[in-house]
Amino acid sequence: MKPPRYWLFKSEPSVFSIDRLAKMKKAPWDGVRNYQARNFMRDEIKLNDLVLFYHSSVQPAGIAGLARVVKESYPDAGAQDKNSDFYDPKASAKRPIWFMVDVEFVKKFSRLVTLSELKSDPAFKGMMVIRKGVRLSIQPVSKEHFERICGLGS
DNA sequence: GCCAACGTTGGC
DNA sequence: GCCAACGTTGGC
Repeated sequence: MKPPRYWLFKSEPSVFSIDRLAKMKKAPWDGVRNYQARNFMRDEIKLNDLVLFYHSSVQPAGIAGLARVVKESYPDAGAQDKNSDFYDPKASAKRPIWFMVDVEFVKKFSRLVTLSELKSDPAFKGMMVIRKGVRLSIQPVSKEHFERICGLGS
């Protein structure tokens, strides 16, 4: 088996939070409607990959905990459901367009590792999430950055 | 709530 | 296939 890879998934906690995932234990990561993020989900994200759960659009923003991929990509049903917030009229069973993976709760950090912390620590230089203008909701993370964040969060 | 920076759409 | 207009993201 290939070693697990590392990712950062963004979510607005008012929509979906680490606490919600902790209660649910496992959940589909649905609603991704950006092609670059979709490609990561569909092609790159593999079983047992580890995910930094990032809370965006809150004060302070930051990484709240960890999740693990427990199911590789499959079509995002919401895209084909007129009643879904994520409905896309161009998607169909034949051509689903959008994909999602399932993640399970691993842990909530004992404290939020904030965005400003990441920005002020030279060890995180070059990390996508702190780069200006990068708003991709699914990002690859290096092993080094992943491990350092885990250290800061526990 | 503002707005910069980005992604997508659609007319041509 | 260009690019202006529009919509969205997300930190502040």
